[in-house]
Amino acid sequence: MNFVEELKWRGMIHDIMPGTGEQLEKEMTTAYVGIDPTADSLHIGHLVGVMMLRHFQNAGHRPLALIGGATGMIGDPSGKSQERNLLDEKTLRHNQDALKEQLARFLDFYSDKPNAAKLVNNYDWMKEFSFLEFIRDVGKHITVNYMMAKDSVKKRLSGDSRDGLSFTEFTYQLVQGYDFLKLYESHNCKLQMGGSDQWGNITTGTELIRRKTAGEAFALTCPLITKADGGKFGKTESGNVWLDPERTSPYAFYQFWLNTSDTDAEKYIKIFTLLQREEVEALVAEHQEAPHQRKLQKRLAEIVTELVHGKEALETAIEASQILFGKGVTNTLRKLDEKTLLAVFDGVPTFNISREELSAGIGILDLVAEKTAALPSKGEARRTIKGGGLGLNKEKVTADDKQVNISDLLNDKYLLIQKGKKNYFLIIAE
RNA sequence: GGGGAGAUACCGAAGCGGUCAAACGGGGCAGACUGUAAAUCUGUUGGCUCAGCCUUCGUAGGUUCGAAUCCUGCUCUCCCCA
Repeated sequence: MNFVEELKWRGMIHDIMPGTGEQLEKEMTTAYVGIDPTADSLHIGHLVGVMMLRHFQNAGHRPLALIGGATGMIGDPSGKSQERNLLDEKTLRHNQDALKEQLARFLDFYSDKPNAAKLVNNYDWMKEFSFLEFIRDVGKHITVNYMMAKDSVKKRLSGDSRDGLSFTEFTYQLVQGYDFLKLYESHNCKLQMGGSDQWGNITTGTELIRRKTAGEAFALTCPLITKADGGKFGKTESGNVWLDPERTSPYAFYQFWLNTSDTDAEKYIKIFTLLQREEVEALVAEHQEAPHQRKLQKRLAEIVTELVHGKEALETAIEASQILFGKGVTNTLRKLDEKTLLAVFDGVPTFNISREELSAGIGILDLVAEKTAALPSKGEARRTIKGGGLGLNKEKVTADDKQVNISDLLNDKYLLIQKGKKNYFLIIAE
């Protein structure tokens, strides 16, 4: 199966420029995807583009990851993005290095194969580019009429939009188009890929290449990832889902995928895993047979978590999930050694309490509302207990005058507070 | 500049002298059910030393035994006229 067919059945093609498939059949081709270096970690929204590159490399072609050090400072008018912050160069380089490390989990950067991936940063060629040079060498090849015809621009010019379009934003497509031209010239890069919102920007690039060099370049976009319920993909109550384990623990990462809805899981497993068509179809069939087992979600979560965080972290995440959501696990919990316990509850909010205070015994209300921020007030705590919503070490708390002391400690050091089904708090006695 | 209406808890919105920590709806949180889902049903939704007490109805004063409710000043919002 060739690259285009591969993406097609995975539902990853929104738009593709005529001739793209032929170009890829003809020779080993180089393609790039742009990534904003606004943070020192990717989040799962980036993953679609990264997966496109992965499939691209699998198909024997050469992927480029373009860090948008320059473009990221401007802000794409098609996005809802407001003013971007200027990154200083030190931060930019730091982010770039961190991103490369994460990308290396998906792409082969370091082998000596001819299609090894490469990372480039448009800041490197934009920083010395003077305004005068830019408008002379780039601007004159593209008409304003052409630029105005883009949806991203049109939308902002139409009467009802709240703020005008700044000149800088207007220029964005030219700057991005120039990236493509630059990579075309320096790396023989003939294809740019991205989300469907990037189509207009990408075609400005192919147009620029055509007019300036008479060369031919191509575009391929994938649909915006959506959720069946209309929510934004990749967000949880606590914000973005990051690849960096410091920002999003492997457990939370695993849980994110596990909690996808049935319809989304079917879509996501095609996009975010490399499973072959037959495997996916078999899984989907199995899932429809017994939806409550959530085989799809589990497989999806396993594969992506392992890919991003490694086998060991995946196993801990699964173990943690079983402990947190399994039944009758008070004993299991008591038997856990400290290391496993801490790994399981990595990322759970923690609070400290002194041993002296605890050895004197402390009321559950004080513990939960005063010593920790698990619940905002004692009244709230009282109500939660009355409603059966509070757990201590996976045991339901039934009396609001319950005393907690040293003997309740797990591993002689920890207390596990549970509010509702999914909210845990770890108290450390020291 | 003139006239009118209004400001209530997370949001919307009742209340118009005591029985008001304030109806009702939404949202939030929790429980049951379930697949760590959806839908549904139930409870709860100011604080505390919790059968009681304390602070809240734009803001500052006043009337009254007693005010979210009446009076006055102030701030803000909306509408109409110029």
